[in-house]
Amino acid sequence: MDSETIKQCLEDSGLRYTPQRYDVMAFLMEHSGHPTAAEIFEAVNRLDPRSSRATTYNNLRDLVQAGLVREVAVEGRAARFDAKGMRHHHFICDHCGNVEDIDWYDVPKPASASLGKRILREYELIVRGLCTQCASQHAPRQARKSVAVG
Amino acid sequence: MDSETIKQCLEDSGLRYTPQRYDVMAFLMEHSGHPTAAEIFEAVNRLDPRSSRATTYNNLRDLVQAGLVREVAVEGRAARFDAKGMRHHHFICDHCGNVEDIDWYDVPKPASASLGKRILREYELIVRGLCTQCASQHAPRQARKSVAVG
DNA sequence: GTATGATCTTAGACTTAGTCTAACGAAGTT
DNA sequence: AACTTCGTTAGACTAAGTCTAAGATCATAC
Repeated sequence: MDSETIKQCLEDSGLRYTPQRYDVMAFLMEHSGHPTAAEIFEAVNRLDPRSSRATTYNNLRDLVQAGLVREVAVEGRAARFDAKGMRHHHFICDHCGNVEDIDWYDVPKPASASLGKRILREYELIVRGLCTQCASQHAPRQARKSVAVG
Repeated sequence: MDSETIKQCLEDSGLRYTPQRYDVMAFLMEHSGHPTAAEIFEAVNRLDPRSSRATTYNNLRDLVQAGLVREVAVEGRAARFDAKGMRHHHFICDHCGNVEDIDWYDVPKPASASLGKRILREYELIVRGLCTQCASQHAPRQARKSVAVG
């Protein structure tokens, strides 16, 4: 993904192109690991220390509002972000809180009767359990209390 | 739902019965509106001012761990809780952040190929859009910038 | 029935995540 | 060049939640 394309994306969404905004967007496109705002802020400033914390948060909000970025809330942890590339569902690890993509597949839409007068915008599946890493550490057989949630 | 049943639930899950814990659980069973921790704390103490903030949070965590209560994270807002009664999906309002139940219906499980070595515990649908209240205020035609997100 | 240890509760300090403010800077417009 | 709008900045602030150390309560053993 080249910088022209990103610039185009931003401008098509009515957002002025700025180096800080570009950096956030570029980082998200290159890192599909659902980083937190703090991680994005750090990473972006490590390469090019020109962005303040507030700007990172502002830009993330702008990008989410413009529909270029998705925010994923995780119970008891900081929100995570990803560039909206291919549509996908999300897997959240009970143990480490990491968010991973699950290949998209169609799920039936809620019946309009159960929606009532609500206006539907989108829906996605949230899958929970243990990620590959945590699953291998947590061999379920030997899970002892004192070890289980270290 | 009588107090004996709640007591039973707690003890079956290895949690000692205490008035504070009971209050939290009872409140959640009577209020299906997905309150936040702060709301639960306030409500419980309004009736019977015997519980501290820390205790409310501790008890919520215990109840979630015991599987009696579900925690729902919402982007940019406080977490919300509900007693795990009938299984259901969740609707989250983009505008006011309220969480509502959507009648349960089966959705196909992710293919084991796309799960890889992850261990699946549960999955649910998150539906987003505008709740009935906000939909009626937000008549899409007249949505002006200064009014839209008041 | 009282000593003991485990569990639970408390108030308030603390941490973390995120927002707000007021001043400054850069880009587009006339 | 002057104006206006939008974006950025540092740091103060807020909200949500956790931690700590001390005390209360319960279960069990004696």
